Amino acid sequence: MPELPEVETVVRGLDRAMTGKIIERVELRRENLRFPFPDRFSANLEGQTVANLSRRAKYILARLSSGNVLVVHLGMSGRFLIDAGGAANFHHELAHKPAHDHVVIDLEDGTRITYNDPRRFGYMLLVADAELDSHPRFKSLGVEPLGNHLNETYLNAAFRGRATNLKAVLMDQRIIAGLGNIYVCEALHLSGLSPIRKAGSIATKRGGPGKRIAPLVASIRDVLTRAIEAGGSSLRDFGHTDGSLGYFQHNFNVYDREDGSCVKPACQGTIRRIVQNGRSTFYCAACQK
DNA sequence: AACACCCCCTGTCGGC
DNA sequence: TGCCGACAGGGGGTGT
Repeated sequence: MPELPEVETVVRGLDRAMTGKIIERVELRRENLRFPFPDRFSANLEGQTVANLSRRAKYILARLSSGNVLVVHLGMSGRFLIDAGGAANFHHELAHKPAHDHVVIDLEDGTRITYNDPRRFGYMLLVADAELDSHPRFKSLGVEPLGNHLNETYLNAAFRGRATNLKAVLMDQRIIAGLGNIYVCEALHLSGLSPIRKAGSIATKRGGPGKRIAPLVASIRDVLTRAIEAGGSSLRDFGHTDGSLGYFQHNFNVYDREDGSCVKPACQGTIRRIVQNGRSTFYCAACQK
């Protein structure tokens, strides 16, 4: 489901509901999601105060008074639903199958937070705050695309000498962490770059960064920023923690628009769908070179 | 190291 | 109508 803008939207919803509150009870309705829950997972959450919510790449981080961090990855179909009333009162617009409610978190103030995940590609970890950066899931993560570490110099160096296509390199979380299939397709279209072009072909070997790098960096930042402002993109699964929907999907230029007309001014192209590394890529061959 | 491929799981949709 | 394959916003693991 979720790429960076969707995860950021979920984090903001969880922050409003959880920060400063005490976790009273955690019910696991199965023993695993993608991975088994850690030993004593519920016991290590219960009684803790939530210090703050944040995001790293596509991970949700909830820092606890114990010094541990609850780490959640939503996979493809993970959702959180928050009910301030405590009783089941889901009135959101997406189908909700209680059979896939795998974790129920009750806060001391009566708020109930339910984690629902039909495909169970999501998972939850509990990691000591001091060990987070060296944790196997985090130590190899690349830069945050909206942070200062993503810049032309960094990307030029990361692309230098690489024969891999731009689509795959931008999807690689070890280089930039947080992009996924939608926003890579959109950023490449915005910057006029072909997804099948070799990454190394827009990098310089020495001196300043290649001239096509700056538009790419700007496009990545632009599309992510606008998507966060729109509350993310709602396709099949993604909803906000209050059940409402994001609306950035209405702003897609290429994603899921096969056979549609290119929206770039003066471009007469048609959006094509191809498969790269087993994932769909949408692009306009007329204006993306 | 870098890259390609298969896998995990459930649901949905389109074609026949 | 039903069945069946393709595909879905994730990425881990393994082979070359």
